[in-house]
Amino acid sequence: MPELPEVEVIRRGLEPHLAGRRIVEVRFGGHRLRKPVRIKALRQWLCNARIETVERRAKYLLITMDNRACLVIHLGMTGRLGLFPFADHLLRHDHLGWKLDNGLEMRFNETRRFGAVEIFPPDDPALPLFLASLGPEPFAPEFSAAHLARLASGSRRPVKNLLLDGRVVAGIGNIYASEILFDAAIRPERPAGEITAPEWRRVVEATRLILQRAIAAGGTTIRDFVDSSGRPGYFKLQLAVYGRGGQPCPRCDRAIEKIVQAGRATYFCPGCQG
DNA sequence: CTAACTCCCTGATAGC
DNA sequence: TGCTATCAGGGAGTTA
Repeated sequence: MPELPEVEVIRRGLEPHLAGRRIVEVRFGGHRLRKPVRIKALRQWLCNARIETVERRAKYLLITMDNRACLVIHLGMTGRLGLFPFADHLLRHDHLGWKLDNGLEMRFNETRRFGAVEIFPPDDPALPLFLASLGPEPFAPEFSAAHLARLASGSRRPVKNLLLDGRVVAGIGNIYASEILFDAAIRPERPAGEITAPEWRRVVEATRLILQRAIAAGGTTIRDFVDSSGRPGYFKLQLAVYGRGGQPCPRCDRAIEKIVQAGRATYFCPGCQG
């Protein structure tokens, strides 16, 4: 579900409520997520520590404590994070809760359990190692046409699959990959190695434009996504091609096509994306 | 090495 | 209505 814009919307919603607060208790429902939850370590490093920053890297939320421990949360496909009065009853698929010193509790709800919750102890060298393994942020200067051209050089891989590779660029998922290539007017099956420099420049511009607009609209809700206050995002109204197979292209009226690439749906306009 | 395939899990929806 | 098959926005591990 959540790609970069959705995680950023969640981050912005949580930050003012979390920064400066102390975690007083960590509740755990017992189900494993993508990996087993290390509840003992979570309690050890989070209980009685104060939250200093709430950041995002790729599709991960990074919550850093005053003891320099770092809580890392990934929302998977159906993950939700929100704040609730501690006394409110728990919902189905609420897996973890972090009770704060103001009576509210941040809760992680994840239907499909593809998400992850990890704790990095203070100064754990595994954290910078993990962060370094991720591709550049789309809004960082390192994400450039030259960067893309270098990683794509000699590759026969379809350009859409390249954009989905988190080592190439962070945070682009299946919805925005289709939207970005539509905006850049590039056919998704094109071999990445054959994309020209001007086309890569369009990809960089389109990536930033689409993600920026999506954040401003509160993210894209197809089915599950809600922000930290439980509200859906409205970027679905601005999607040009994703989920619109057979419907007319908003730019040229030709029927939008749906294909499958590496096991995932891709949408594009055969007219605009020559 | 690259890149596609498979699987983790639940729930919504389509089709019979 | 009720069953089964298919699909879903992520990512890691496996396979070719």
